[in-house]
Amino acid sequence: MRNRFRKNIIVEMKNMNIRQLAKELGLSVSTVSKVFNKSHEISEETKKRVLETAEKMNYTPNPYASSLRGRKTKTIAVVIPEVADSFFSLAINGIEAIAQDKGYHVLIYLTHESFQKEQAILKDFQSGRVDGILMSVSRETIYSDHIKAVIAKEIPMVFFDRICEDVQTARITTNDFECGYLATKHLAEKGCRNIAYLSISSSLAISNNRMKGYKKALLEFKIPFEDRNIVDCDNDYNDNYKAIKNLLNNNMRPDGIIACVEKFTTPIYLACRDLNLSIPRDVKVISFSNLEPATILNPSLTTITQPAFEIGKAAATVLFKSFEKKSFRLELENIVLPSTLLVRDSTLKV
Amino acid sequence: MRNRFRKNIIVEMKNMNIRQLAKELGLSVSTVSKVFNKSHEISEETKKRVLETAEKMNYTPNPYASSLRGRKTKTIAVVIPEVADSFFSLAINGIEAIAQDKGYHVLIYLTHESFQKEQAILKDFQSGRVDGILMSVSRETIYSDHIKAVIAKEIPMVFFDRICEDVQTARITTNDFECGYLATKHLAEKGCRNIAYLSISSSLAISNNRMKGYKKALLEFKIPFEDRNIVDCDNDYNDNYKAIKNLLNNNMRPDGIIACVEKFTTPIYLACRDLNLSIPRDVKVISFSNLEPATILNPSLTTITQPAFEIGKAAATVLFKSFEKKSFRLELENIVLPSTLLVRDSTLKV
DNA sequence: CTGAAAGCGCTAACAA
DNA sequence: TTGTTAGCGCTTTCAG
Repeated sequence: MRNRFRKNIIVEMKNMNIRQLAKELGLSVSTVSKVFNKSHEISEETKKRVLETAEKMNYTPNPYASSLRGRKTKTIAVVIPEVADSFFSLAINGIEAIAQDKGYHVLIYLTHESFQKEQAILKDFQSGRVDGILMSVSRETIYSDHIKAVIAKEIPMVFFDRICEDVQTARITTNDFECGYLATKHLAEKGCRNIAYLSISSSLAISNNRMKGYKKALLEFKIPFEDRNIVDCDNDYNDNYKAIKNLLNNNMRPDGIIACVEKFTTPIYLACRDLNLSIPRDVKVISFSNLEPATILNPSLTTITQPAFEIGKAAATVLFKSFEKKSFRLELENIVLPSTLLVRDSTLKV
Repeated sequence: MRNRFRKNIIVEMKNMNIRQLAKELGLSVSTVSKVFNKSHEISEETKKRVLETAEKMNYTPNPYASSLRGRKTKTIAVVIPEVADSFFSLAINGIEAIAQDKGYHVLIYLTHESFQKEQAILKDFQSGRVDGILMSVSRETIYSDHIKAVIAKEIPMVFFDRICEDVQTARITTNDFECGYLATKHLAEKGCRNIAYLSISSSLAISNNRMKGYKKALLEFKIPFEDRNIVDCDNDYNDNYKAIKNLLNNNMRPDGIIACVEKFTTPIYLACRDLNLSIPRDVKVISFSNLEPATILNPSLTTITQPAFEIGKAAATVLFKSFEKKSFRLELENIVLPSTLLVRDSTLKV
């Protein structure tokens, strides 16, 4: 205890804390604290003096110490299946824009479409690490106990894009059903009569809603629904490539393909190339995608493009609203931002 | 104080803490704490009992309280210019893989290429929010005081891809000089004699090193260096498009283009289309890029592809090593992971 | 307007 | 093997 003072001097630039700063200023700890919390009970003069000295001594309040007392971490979590996907990376942009503006910090967690990882990640949130959660569930997520447990702890949560249907909380999505319908209708109008749908998961609402729209359009155009035309893809690039090649290397092969997510685009194009099938002459292709280079593909790709950035922003905005008003009812928030059909050459009528 | 007990019972499932759990178990807090810290001085039986009750009562230790005592946050920061770029999103994958494995949490910060934002973000790290930092500097970063301040506080930092030359700390990069050389040589061998280089910043080592390689190859092939062939792009899509169009809409127009980063690809292709220039006949194109669909572009794109995932992994690995060994000398780490030239149709000799 | 002191949830000496 | 206790750095009544 005797040489504590010396030690503090030696490392003062490194381990400054509020007590040291207060001592330096000849003020009490609470006065200094109030300055940093913008309290109105401190004189302008003192405020200025404190801030200047803090700057000089390179002092920044320890956020974890304040969160311990104040019970708010100023941190949110974003849980997504994948980051190397333009939908999710654009959504992160939107989230980060809002978070930075509000002075919040963003923890990122990737499930890689694994339910088990998702569980482990959510489990940790029980600890009070974050004030809220933005989440897009994995393709494997069927049970929701891990999500409900987090909500039971009253940690606000907002789903974006991929929701979990049996959890009642805010949902920011796009008009999946309608887009599935529009995509299919578009292909039908271009002359397709044998349309395949590449699903990312049979349990994901996003994928199923798009498929329901697909079925509705089939009905409308009196195109019979065929089981062989629904391909449940998985999470491995090579498996998907093979499944697609299989679908196309067949005398019943489709004359139109709808890809439910962007990552199927490359394997579709490559499979067509390898099988000597021409897009759009032999097969027309449309993909849900936010890929910027869609327009310079060979041929350019018709897409259903989601407002990814806006979805991220909306999700974050709703979450922050729930922080501001304790009475805010997250489960009543259900925002649907429409996607856009961008017609390009991959669905050209030939 | 009188009704505190009652209150605790009511919300016990929500605000469990170690004290409550200890009371429930008839044990002391320290015993419980030791169980969670895998101390060997606790009997198997007690351990089991504690863990089971914790599970039942939904207790998870508050990480910020432990970090306050233990002075480690189990959190790292990743500071990057942009996430909607396949190099950075793949690097994040690599970082996250290591972090998840080590039980660390990843805070993400985007500078959007703004020096000012970068400063503000780093300033916050003075607070002890993170145990370490992985960083790729913005295109605007010339001064490094904000970075040095963080290092002065002894917060370990590792640069990946975009380093800051006057800061001595670990660097994980790719062989930029060599790749600039290889790209240029490749174009020259395909017959180009008027090669443009699209730079992302005149102050970034990454961009300058690639350019130095470019110059070396020019010299080797006796191609005169022309100022008009260096285009300093900026951060706005439309500006870049215009600059590229300008470069090409000119009787001195280049017969080869090297794009220093992936995001120039789309504007190059579109400018060529708009000017009725054929790739590769009129202009050959090569881009530093990790874009998966490079292979299905029209024409397919020749790329210098960086080991993005491995760079992320290596950066995180080095950072964690410095956590484990206090004596670890970060400034001696200088890992160079080589990129690959992938020849495709955009540089075909015609 | 400023200060004293209790305590946020946890860990780590040190005692028992 | 388990328990007591003093903080980690900060905020927040409450008193002055």
